[in-house]
Amino acid sequence: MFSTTEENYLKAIFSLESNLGTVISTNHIAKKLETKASSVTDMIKKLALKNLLVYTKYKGVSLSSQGRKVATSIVRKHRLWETFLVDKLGFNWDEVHDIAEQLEHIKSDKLILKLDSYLEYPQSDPHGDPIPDKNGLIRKENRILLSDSKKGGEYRIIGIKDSSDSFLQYLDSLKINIKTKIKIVEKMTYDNSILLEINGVSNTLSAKVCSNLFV
Amino acid sequence: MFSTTEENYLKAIFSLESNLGTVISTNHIAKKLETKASSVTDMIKKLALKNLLVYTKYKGVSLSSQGRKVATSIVRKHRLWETFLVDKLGFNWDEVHDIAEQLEHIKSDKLILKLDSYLEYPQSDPHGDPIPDKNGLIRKENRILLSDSKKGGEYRIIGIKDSSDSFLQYLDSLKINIKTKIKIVEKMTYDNSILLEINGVSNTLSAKVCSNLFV
DNA sequence: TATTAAATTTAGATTAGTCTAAAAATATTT
DNA sequence: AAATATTTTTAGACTAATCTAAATTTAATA
Repeated sequence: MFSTTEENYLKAIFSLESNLGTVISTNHIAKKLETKASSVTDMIKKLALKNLLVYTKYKGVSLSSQGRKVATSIVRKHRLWETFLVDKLGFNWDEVHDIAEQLEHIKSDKLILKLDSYLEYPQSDPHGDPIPDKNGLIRKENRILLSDSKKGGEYRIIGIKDSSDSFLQYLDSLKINIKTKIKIVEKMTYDNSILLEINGVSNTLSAKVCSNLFV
Repeated sequence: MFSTTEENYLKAIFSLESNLGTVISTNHIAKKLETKASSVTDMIKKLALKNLLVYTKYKGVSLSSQGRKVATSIVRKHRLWETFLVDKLGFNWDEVHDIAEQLEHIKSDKLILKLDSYLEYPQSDPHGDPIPDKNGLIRKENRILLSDSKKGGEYRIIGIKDSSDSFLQYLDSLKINIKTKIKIVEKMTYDNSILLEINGVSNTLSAKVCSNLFV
């Protein structure tokens, strides 16, 4: 059907569209995929020819509904596999990304159906990201950044914005996880750091950390 | 490390060596991999350069210990994944080959360690084939073909020689599985078919079937 | 608005893996 | 042992994906 490379381009463009909400430029894609702009031009021409995206020379691309369908199916597979790796095989949440990058390209619809059922139809992956359903529909999240939380409020961590290994490991060291309950004790206007209580223990999180956690 | 194609060549050569016990010719490999002899020549040159096999022009190849190590690790992965698909995801044994062909090339040592442990260190895959251990060691099987069984003997099916979908489906229809107990009632000298009892029910298996079942 | 800077595309080359057709080596048969 | 058949290798071409360097287009700035 589609090559691994094609799938990776579609996934990257989907992710960029979700984050930027605009037409996506050649350079955006090149940066995201750590490749050269000229390679991107070649590939988007090919994908446009297959009607997976709409491409206007010098103006960038946007996914067609077909392209979006392929992209979300890859995202779905990626997140289901991550869930499998953490929930069933006992991987830590900072170890699964690279393996899921490979597993997401395995071609078998039945496999994904069965995996989904085996995992009991999870709604989100180990980083709190929603898992698209069979039709590519992604549940709208009712979530805000921790940095936008209110003093005195009680929240639960439900998602991680920056899923880099180092950030995940840092969260581990703070004993912060998906589903961790927190209470906002004070919001420091000076440096936008937040004083909060985690499992009864007080702690201060920097502005940077707070803008990468969804509650 | 190695490309999927390289791994498939090594696996094919390993399988041929196991079955034939000889030096493997270019044509053997081409037939096995459904490719052209000229493609095989190119690839074996490349693998020889990497010291994965010993190649003498016009004379064929044999795996080096390094090459055998890679090959058995692929076989190990393939059989572990097949076990996972059948035991955990509930696939039928005739559905898993193609998916395992893809999964076997996923690169992560830790993944295989964890999968092995999750499956509780299985000794053989759903077709009764032994799963090589971490060091590539394959348990020697004490098995014979059903066609070499003795009249009156009681056996247990422990392996399938021809693992084609159609044969596996045929076995399903006969309710024959790995671990099925059978009793040899009569061996017909006329056509080498065997009259036997499966779960108390009498049945006749053709010579062809009997020479593709290990007991 | 003219000029410079940045982004994008094109042209041409490279690598991995494959193929066809021809050449060379080995095996088989008469 | 010579002739024929088969197997194997070589030579040259193709595709997918990538790259560099040059050309072109668009955007920014003086």
